[in-house]
Amino acid sequence: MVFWHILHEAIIMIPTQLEDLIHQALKKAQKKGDLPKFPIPPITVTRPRRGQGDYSTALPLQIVKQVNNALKEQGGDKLAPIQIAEIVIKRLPPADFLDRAEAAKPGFINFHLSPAWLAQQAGVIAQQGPDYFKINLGQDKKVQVEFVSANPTGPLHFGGARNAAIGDVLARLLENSGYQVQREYYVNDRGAQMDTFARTLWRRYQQLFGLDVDIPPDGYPGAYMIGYAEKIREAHGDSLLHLPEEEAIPRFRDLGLQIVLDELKTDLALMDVHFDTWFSEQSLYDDGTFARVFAILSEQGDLYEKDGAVWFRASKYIGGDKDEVFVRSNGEPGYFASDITYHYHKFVVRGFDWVIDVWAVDHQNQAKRLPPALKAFGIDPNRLTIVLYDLVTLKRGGQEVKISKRSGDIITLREVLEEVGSDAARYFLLSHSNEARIDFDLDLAVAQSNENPVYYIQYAHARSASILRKAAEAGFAPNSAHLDLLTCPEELALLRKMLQLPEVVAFALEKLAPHHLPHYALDLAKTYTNFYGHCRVIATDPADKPLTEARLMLVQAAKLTLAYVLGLMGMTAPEKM
RNA sequence: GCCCGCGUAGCUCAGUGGAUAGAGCACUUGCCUCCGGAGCAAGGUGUCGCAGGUUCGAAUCCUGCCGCGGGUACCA
Repeated sequence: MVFWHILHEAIIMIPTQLEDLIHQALKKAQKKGDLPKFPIPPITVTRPRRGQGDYSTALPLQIVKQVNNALKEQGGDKLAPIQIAEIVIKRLPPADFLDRAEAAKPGFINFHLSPAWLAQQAGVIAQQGPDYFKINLGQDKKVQVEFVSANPTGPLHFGGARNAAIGDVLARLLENSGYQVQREYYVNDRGAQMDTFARTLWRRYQQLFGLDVDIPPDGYPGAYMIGYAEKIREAHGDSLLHLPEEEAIPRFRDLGLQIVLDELKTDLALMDVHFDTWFSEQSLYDDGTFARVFAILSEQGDLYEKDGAVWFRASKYIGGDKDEVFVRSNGEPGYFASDITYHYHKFVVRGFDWVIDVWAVDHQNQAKRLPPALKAFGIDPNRLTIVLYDLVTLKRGGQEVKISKRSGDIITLREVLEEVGSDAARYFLLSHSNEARIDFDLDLAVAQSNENPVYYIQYAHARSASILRKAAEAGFAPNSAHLDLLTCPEELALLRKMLQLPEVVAFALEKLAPHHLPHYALDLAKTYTNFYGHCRVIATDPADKPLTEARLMLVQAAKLTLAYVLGLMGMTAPEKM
């Protein structure tokens, strides 16, 4: 199994393998005296923009100075970058996937994949299925992705959808790259907000029975609160009506919380987002974690009193520019205290190797102050990555629609998903870089037209399914025996594009930037459709059976590739549309 | 004020220090006896916000400026 992983990785991550080949070539050239001795720098192989081979490196340009400095010391003649390129190519060990390497001015090395090898990959992909694309970057490391984590005081509004999409796709990327992933929703179930929520709910409940009471002035005016109260009435009738306030508030807090959490679960399930854990903030105080954190900081002299509050000496740690209130003067721990305690729990109690928090950009200040604070516990701040994304503006026909209205009502995730569908919503939310603001136009997202690439991609998948069905009826089946017949440019272009998927996954993961997936998917669909347009798959002449079978294998491989990338984005891959 | 992000084609957006900066949409022109036309082929657009700097090489890195958004609480 271990061997298989190594072998497998070698097959798919071609740039990595090329980098290794170049490294070998450099060492050999040095040994043979073609090049002087100098420390070999990290080598990067990239995909050139166009027409310059499948992969390329600018290494000769990068090392020319070092090479010539070393030559000068030896009294040798200077080398031009392109000469270095030629030396490296001469010493390059052979590889089955490589057709040739060429030097290009002013000093690039361009690599061309072997067409015969490419054609065979159709069979390998079709046979291995999704495993073909799985890369083992994580080596079973335990990583937590914490996302959404909206306050449990009402339905999830549409702004949360972007968080859900980003977090979920990061989790999917990690899962498919050899990490052990836990998806967590942090439930802010304590503090003043929760109290206000409970008091509002209680009043709404009383109102249902005709009591003349108002919701608190700072309460939650949204109509959904009445819906929650009705649910409580259904379950408990009037039995809670005359509880004394000090009993009613905690009771309604618990009942309301349960209703909201159930609602969040069902709403998030509409976009196929599911959490492994719903972590209670209150539990940090109930199980003694907070007390422990307080004691540790206290012992270290990281806490001090000022103006009746307890402050955390953040300035003591590199990156912490000013001290933070830890326990407020009213005796309540502040948000920062909870946050530190929560992350202490993640790293020290639960032992995650890596934690990714997905936060909206309006939390940027916390994102800055939290990592340095981890050092107080000896936790390497690099084990925490906070992914910040910009906000979503909802529009309809170019006009902005407020997600949160003055009335307290909101545009919910559920409403939008019911209108545009999960696939279209996900695609659109994912297709922008995290740092970009999004204008989400409902009319545009819902339009089943050329303006919406979602359907184009899914259509490519459905069309593959259709071809395979139709071929089966005609008595054809995919077959690897004659893959060498796959030689036309459109076929090879499709194979090249499919081969790129693991590289895209690795890149998206490295940058924690899911938006590369939709762009790749569109590209793949386009390449596939181009193949479809140029290469008739199901032959009309029985003599063409071998080519038909080979192309069916390619179609099957393309279908798997499309399904895999759609799956990474949490989108469906329909057999029919 | 200070901190963070953004500014790329008419519009929406990609772009990893490399070669002639790319997609989709929109627009024009062809193509439906054809495996699914939600399609295909061809056509042309750019002071990469502005000005410097680093580099053999900058949309990309650095500095300053302009514009937009966000942050700068004993709120979360």
